[in-house]
Amino acid sequence: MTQGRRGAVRSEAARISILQATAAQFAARGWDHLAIEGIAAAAGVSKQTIYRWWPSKAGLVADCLLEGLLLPESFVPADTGDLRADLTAWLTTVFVFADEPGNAVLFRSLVAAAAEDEQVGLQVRDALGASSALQARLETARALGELDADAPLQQISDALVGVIVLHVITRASTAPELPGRLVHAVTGSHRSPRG
Amino acid sequence: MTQGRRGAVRSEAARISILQATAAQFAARGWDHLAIEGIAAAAGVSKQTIYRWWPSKAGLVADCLLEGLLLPESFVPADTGDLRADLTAWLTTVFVFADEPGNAVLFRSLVAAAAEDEQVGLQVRDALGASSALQARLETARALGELDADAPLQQISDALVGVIVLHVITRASTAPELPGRLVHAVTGSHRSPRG
Amino acid sequence: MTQGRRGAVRSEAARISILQATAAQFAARGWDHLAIEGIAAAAGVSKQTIYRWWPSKAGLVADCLLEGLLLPESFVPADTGDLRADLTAWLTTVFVFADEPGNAVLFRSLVAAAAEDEQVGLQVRDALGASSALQARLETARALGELDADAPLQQISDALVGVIVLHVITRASTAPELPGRLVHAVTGSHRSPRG
Amino acid sequence: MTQGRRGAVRSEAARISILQATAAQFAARGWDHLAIEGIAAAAGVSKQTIYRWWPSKAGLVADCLLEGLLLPESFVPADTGDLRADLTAWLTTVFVFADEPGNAVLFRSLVAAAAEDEQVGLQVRDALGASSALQARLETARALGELDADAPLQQISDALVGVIVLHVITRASTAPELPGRLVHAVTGSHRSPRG
DNA sequence: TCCTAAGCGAGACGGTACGTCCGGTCTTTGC
DNA sequence: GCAAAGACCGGACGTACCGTCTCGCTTAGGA
Repeated sequence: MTQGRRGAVRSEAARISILQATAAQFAARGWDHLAIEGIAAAAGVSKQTIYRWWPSKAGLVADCLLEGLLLPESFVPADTGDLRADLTAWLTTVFVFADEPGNAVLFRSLVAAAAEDEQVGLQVRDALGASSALQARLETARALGELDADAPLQQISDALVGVIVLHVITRASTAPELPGRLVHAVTGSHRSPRG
Repeated sequence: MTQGRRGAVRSEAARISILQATAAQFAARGWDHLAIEGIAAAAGVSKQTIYRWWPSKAGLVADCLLEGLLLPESFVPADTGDLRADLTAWLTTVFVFADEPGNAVLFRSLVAAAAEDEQVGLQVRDALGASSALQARLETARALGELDADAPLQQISDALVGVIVLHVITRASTAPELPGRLVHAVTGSHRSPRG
Repeated sequence: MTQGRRGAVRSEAARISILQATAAQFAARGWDHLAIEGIAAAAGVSKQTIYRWWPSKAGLVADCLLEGLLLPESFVPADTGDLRADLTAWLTTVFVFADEPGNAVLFRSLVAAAAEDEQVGLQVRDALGASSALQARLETARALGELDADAPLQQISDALVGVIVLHVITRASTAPELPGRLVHAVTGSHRSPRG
Repeated sequence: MTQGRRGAVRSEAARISILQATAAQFAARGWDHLAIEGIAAAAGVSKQTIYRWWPSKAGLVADCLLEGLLLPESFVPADTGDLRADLTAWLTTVFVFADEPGNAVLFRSLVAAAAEDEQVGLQVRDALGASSALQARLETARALGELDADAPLQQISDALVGVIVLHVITRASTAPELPGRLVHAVTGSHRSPRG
C-alpha cells in the first residue's frame, strides 16, 4: 500500500554528527570562517553527504538553531505577575549569556549569519523569543491590565529583541541597570501608573 | 622644516579609487562575497596597495562608512516640535530606504559586516543616527517636556535603531502603520499625556 | 543432480544493456572519461549490477570487444593470391576506418585502454587481426612461395599491427600511398623477386 | 628600451620541482592515477602554480618527455657499419629497458598518455627515436647501399617503433631472438643480398 | 506452499580529485 | 619609497565518480 521508496535510508547518525559539528565549529570559528570542509572533517562525514541534504552553510546553521544546538535554553521570560521585573530579568539573562566571552563570538556570528540568510534570520528572531514566549508573556500582561489594551505588543517585543541585536553588534558593555532602563523605555507607560 | 620623509607619497587617487570600488562591490555583491582582489581589479590598483593601507576588508568598509560612500545621507530626524511625528517620519524614511531592493542587500551586508568587525559595528550605529542626531532630537524633546526628565534617552534611541537592525535581519515586510506603532511602543508615555 | 543454486538468475537484458551502454559511452567520451556511473545511468541499471559482474571498467571494455560491439567487423585481409595487394587493401581499410572522425576517438581510447589493462591489450591485438586472420593470410602466402620459408610471420604481422597503433597514437595523416609503402617495408623481399 | 614586464618572474625552482614530481608520480602510479593534487603535494607547490603554467596533466607529461625526465637516454642506434646488427642491438636495448619491471608501468603509461593527448603522442614517438636518430641511421645505411635507394625509410622506422608500442601494449614476453627477427622482418631485403 | 537465496533498482555513504577562487605575502620593475 | 603587475603557497569551494553498503522488491529453485 505504501508507495515503497527504495534505496538506503538517510543516516540519522550522520545528520546528528553534522549538526553537532556545525554548532561546534560555528561557535569556535565564527560565521565566515565556518567551512563546510571543516564541518565534514569534524563530523567524520564526506562533503557530499552534507551537500546532499543542505543547500548551503546557512541551511546548516538554521537547522542547528531549530534543534537548539546553538542557543541551548530558548530564553523564556518568567511570569511572576510583574511584567517589568520579568522582562528585566529576562533581558539580564540574555545579556549575561551574550556577554559571556565564549558566547560573544557565537552571538555576533548568529547576527552575521542572519544578515546573510533569511532562514537563519527568522530562526534567530524566534530563538530570541520574539515570537512565541515573549509575545505570550506580553499578552498575559495585557490581559491582566499591566499594558493598555491597544499596546503594540509585536512592536514592543521587536524593540526588545532589536536592542539585543544592536547590543551584540556594537559590543556595548552592559551596565547592571541597563536592562531595567531598556524595559522602562520600551514598555513606557502603556498602562498609565496613575490610571 | 618638514621632518623630511623621503620617497613617494601616498597616492590620494588610489585611495579614493579603492574606497569607491569597495563601496560599489559591497553594494553589488554583499559582505561575504566582497573580495579584495575584486576591489583591486575594479579600482585599477594592485592588491599590495590595499594591504599596505588597510588591515582587512572590514577596515575598507569602515572607511567607506566614514566617507559617507555607503549611506549617502545620514538619516537625521527633523524637528517640527512634535517628537512622535518626527520620529515616525524618520523611521519611515529609513525603512523605505532599506526596503528599496537595491539597498536591501547593502543593509544586510552592513549588519553582517558590523557583526564581524567592531569598527564597522560602531560606524553603522552612528550612521543610523543612534548617537548624535537622534540623541539630540530626543534631548530637545525632553527639554520641551515631551519626555519625562528621567526618560532613558540612550535606551530609547537604542531601541529604535535596534528595531531597524532587526527589521533588516528578518526581512520583515513593512506595513505603513508600523513606524508609528514602533514609535508609540518606544516612546510609550514617558510623558504622561494626562500629566 | 544439479548442484542447486537458488535465487533469481542473472538478467541477460541487463548484461546486454550494460555492454551496449559501455560501447556507446566509450566511443563518445573516450577511455578516461568513461564513468561507471554514466554507464549505469545510460543502461538503466544500478551500479551494483555492474560491480557484481565486472571487476573494473577495463573488464567491461574487454567484454565489449569480445562481443564485437566496438570494432564491428574484425578486419580480415582478403586472399586474391597477391599478398602485397591484399595487405595493402587491408591496411587501407583499417586506416580509413580509424581516420573516420567518429572512430578516431574510439581507436585512441582503445589503445589507452589496452595500455592500462592486459585483457584489453590482448583483445585489441586480436581484434586488429594480428593473431588469427592476418597470420593465416601470411601463412597462405608462404605456402604459395610468396614469402620465404623462413620468413618471420609473427613479426611481420606484429609490425603491421604496430604501425596501425603508432598511427593512431601520433594522429598522423594518411597519404594514399602510405599503406603500400608500409607493406613494402614490412614484407620487404622475403621472397626475392629475382629468386 | 626593454619593453619592461613588471611583476615577479616565474620560479624556475617551482618549475623543476613540478616536473620532477610529475615524472616520479607518473612512473610510480601510472597515467590515470596521476593526480595534479598529488604532484602539487610532492613538489611542495600550490595547485594554482601548476594550472598557471600547464593546461592539463598531459602537458606536464609532455614537458617531462621534453626534458628527458622520463626516458633518460633517448635510445640512439649505434653505427658500426652493419645496419641490421645496429638495429637489433638498439631494439634489444629498448626491449630490455621496457621489460624492466620498474619501467613496464612507465611505458604502458606513456602509451596511454600518448593515446589521450596529441602532444604526448608526438613526444613519445620522437623519444623512441622514430624521427631523428633512427631516421638518420637508416639514411646512412641507404647511402652506403645497405638499403635500396627507394627503401621507404620513414615506414621502416614507423614499423620498428610501432612494434615497440605493440609490445608494450600486449605485454608480450621477449624472446632473445625476437629483435633480430623483427629487424629481419622490417628491413627485409630492401637491399637484395644477391644484388 | 512456503522458505530462502540471489538478482536487481535505487540511492546513501566515506572518499579522492577535479578545476576555480581568493587570501595574504613576496618580488620585480618603473616612476 | 610608493605603486603596478603578478607569481607564489595555502585553503576552501562545489562537483563528479569511485567502490561499498543498505534498502525493498522480484524471481525461482528446494523443503
